[in-house]
Amino acid sequence: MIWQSLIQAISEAFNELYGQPLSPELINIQQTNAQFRNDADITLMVFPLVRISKRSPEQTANDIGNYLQNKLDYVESFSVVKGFLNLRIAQNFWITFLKNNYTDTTFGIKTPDTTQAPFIVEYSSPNTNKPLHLGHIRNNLLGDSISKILKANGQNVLQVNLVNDRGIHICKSMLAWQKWGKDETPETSGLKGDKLVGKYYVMFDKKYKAQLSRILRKAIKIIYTELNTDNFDENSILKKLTDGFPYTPEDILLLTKIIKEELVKIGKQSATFIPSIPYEAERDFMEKLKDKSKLLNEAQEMLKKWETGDTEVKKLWKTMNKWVYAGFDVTYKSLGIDFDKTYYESQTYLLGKDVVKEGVKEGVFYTKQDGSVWIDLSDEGLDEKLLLRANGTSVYMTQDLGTASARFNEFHPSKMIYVVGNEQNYHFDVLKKVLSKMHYSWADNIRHFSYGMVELPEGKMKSREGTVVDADDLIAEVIETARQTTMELGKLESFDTQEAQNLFRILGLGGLKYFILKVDPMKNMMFNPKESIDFTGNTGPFIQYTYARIQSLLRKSDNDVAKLDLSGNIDIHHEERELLFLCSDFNRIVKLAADELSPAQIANYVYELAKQYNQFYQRISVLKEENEKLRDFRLALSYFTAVIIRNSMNLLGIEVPQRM
RNA sequence: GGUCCCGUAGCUCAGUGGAUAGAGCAACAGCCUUCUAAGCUGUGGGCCAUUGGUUCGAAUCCAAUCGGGAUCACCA
Repeated sequence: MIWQSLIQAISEAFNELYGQPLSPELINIQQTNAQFRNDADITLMVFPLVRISKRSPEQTANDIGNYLQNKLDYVESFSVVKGFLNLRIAQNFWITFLKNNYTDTTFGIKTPDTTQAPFIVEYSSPNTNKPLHLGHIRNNLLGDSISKILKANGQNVLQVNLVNDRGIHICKSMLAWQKWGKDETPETSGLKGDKLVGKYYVMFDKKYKAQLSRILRKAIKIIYTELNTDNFDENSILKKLTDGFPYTPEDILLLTKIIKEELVKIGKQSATFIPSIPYEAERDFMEKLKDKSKLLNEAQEMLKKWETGDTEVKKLWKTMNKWVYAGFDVTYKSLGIDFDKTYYESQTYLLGKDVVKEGVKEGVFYTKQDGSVWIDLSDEGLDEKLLLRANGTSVYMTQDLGTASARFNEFHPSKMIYVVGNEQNYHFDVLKKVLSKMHYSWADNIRHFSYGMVELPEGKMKSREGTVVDADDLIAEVIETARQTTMELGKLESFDTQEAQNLFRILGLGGLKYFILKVDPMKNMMFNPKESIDFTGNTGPFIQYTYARIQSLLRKSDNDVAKLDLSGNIDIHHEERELLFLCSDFNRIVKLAADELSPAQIANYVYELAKQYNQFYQRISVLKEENEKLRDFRLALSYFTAVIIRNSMNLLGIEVPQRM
């Protein structure tokens, strides 16, 4: 609020002093650097203005400084250092600011205007074949937090989830369960539903890989045996491998070459030995066998049956998905995440076909001879992209075109924000280009909120290598860490069991959420499960601690916070002035976080605020102050700081404890 | 190879045209008979990947180079 008023005054100053209007973009004001902060609060950069004032930087700064000091009662004094005009704001301004705002418990938070067109924020978007993991946690926290930030800016927000409940992956789980599940259920196994289904997905993958590996090793063995015969020639290998093996002659010759190279490396071996080949080559040759896998064929058969509505398959599908949803609900609940609406791909996956048909009719798309539909985006710097398979079934893009169109028709949103990892940047580029080529006016309203990957010390998370950090495990772990740390500090005397349990949950989750949200969403981040959840320094619990500390202070004072006396003249300390400056900046930060879709802005701000409060708390006593006006002022300042800490943390989806 | 993102202290990260580049962790040294020490204070630690350009001014903008990652499927 002080910013706007200053910008306007500076603009007026220019008009009056130099007879020149000044466009607001040229006015660059910011908080004064720490080294000059004892004498000033706000600094105006005059360098960009000298071209218009036609005076030296020093002269211009002095002119404007004088003008502002005379004109604005809250500009107490000014000083000029080189081309910087440093303004000192009257302490009465700060006291009045506190007086006017400290009882506003929703300070900085607007109420959503539900009459206006909504922002749709889609996030989470899990597959139903696997439990949620650390990557989903970042997604969920970002989606939840930006929804809250947008709401705090008055936006009408609709939070939606799009569950991928159909496709080959869930059929793999279903097939494995049918074959080897022995009617196991969450109840009989004691496993959480999503974990149970995930178990069978992994089992499928193992058996499938083993099957392919067996075929490949058989081929390798035959080649190896041939290589060991005295009069080996390539034709005899080809003859032996043409029947019953899916490899082309080129493949076989390549494989023979690779084996020869390996044999040169390791030397001659016994006759029963079967050589192994490099990992990449093994993967490639197994990939070529894909069509020969009975298991995969069966899974594909199952998918076809699903699509034709086979009752038995549908029944199993419903049962297993139900288990998964029950599992997801537990995870969402413990994370504190929810949605206004959940879409299921099984209900939306056909929607895109009409959009594609329309595009074909309008000549934006074209049909190839085999019947598949494509769009050519080479003039946009992208490739040709498939929109509908030759057999008429949808691909991912088809579905996204359909759901986007359906959502637009249902809600007429002013924006559709997709919280999806940056690995899908290309997909969303294509989606937007396709829609704009079809002249949908709302194509520009689509925003891919692209965020970076979560990396582990060992590298990327890979389910194949078992390096995935499970969401439930992680949540349990951070709560347990919170319990241990709290016990070690011996702070639980006055807590009953349930209160203590709730505190551990608040602290553990606060630590986890803050750790993830404080990082710029766009960047990849490093997550070390053992070291990441700290309780000191720039962490969630540190900020929570500051809040609890203030609550303790307020409990001990006998004053009614609504009736503090903030009239009259008092002298305030440097620490108090700094704190008030930060408080007054909260509105700007909330808006900035929404403009940039960045919870990290809130996180970094609230950390600064908590740190500043602790400096104040450490140096200046509140309850022991004998001057009642000073005491009231400090109580009000403490109370107000706590409100802003709570409001900030809530924007991150983090709770704050009354005691800790 | 094309496109996109990233490179800042030993580690994890802020800062994205403005003054002498900041935090936390880790290390070391202090501060609890005093409102919660999960805190506060101090010390050390940097060719902001490299080179060139734009600018009164560049970690920040542009170009190239070097490193790291993602993506370019009739997968989702």
